Amino acid sequence: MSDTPPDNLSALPDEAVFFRLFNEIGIIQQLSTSAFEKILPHGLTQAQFSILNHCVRLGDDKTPAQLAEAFQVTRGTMTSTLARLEQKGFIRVEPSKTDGRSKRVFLTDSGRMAREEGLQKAAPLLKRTGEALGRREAENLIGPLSELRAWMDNDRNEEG
Amino acid sequence: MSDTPPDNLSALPDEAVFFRLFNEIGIIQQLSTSAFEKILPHGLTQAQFSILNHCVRLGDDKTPAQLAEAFQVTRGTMTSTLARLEQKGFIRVEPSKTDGRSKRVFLTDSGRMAREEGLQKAAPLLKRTGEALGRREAENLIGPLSELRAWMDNDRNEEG
DNA sequence: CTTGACTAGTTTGATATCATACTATTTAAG
DNA sequence: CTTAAATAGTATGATATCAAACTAGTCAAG
Repeated sequence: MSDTPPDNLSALPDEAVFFRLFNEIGIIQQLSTSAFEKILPHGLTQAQFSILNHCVRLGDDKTPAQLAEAFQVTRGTMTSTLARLEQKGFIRVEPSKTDGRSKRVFLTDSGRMAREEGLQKAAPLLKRTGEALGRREAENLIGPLSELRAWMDNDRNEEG
Repeated sequence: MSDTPPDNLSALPDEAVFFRLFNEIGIIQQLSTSAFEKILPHGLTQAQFSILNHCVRLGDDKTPAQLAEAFQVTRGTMTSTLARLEQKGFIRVEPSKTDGRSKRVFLTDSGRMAREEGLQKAAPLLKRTGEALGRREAENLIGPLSELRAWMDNDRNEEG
């Protein structure tokens, strides 16, 4: 969601500046999702790939609720995306042995390979982006964005 | 879409840094959309409100294709969102008088009021965010983000 | 025990989004 | 003129997302 808005920041009232900030963020998100999904293999969506990636990096044997928490989506959303990953054979979902309500998510070999493949396909895009934006610049952005994210997450829970 | 990833930026390879950047952006977008839609009146979504806002700021009497371009969504997406706005009585969509293929989008009085109301409802959220992040910080983010957005937009068209 | 509150996961219905395929109109090339 | 290419808008089917309602299991308080 963007708007290509006018460009005299200092002149704008506070609300407009933050509106603008969220606009930029919105469209970057849109463009990045779109760019990734064009190159990801096996018709993987960004949501699906992110789950595979998460499980490789931080370990599998997680509950759907834990994954939903990690990605800050509802459990319903996670149910849906996990079903698609399972259908593609990239994860197994088993009932928990210790809690009758709960399930456990495991990567399959196929899932690990798909993630590896996805990383390789994504590399050129990330490389191009890196050359355009610059690593320093990226690092400078991550700090404040991370703070903003944390604040918003907190604000959501307070105001909810 | 986030991941709450580890936190030693300097140690990470380039790909991981950009991955992380897109992760942060993704989740902020998710949180901001969610926060806005909780407070917007008349069940307006962010997409719908953004269109009203755009038409107030930059004028109505636009074609759906122009709006799709401005927001960088497909014409199909715009068709759908305009239909919902029209159903709510916030816009009128009329056939163009000079081009038989084309249509024109106009704000209704009701639409202008809904936008005004939305702005007022959103103000406290933007104010809180402003106090948390700081206007200076926001301005510092907008520059690089805007460049990144422009680059990605261009890259998409080249690689398409 | 039994009951009530909490937690895990699913389902449903809505919206936004994309890609793709389609219709209708306009425009440019011969 | 006629025809081919480009453009505007729509339709369809998929996915992600949310909120809200629902089922089923767990756990703590009596």
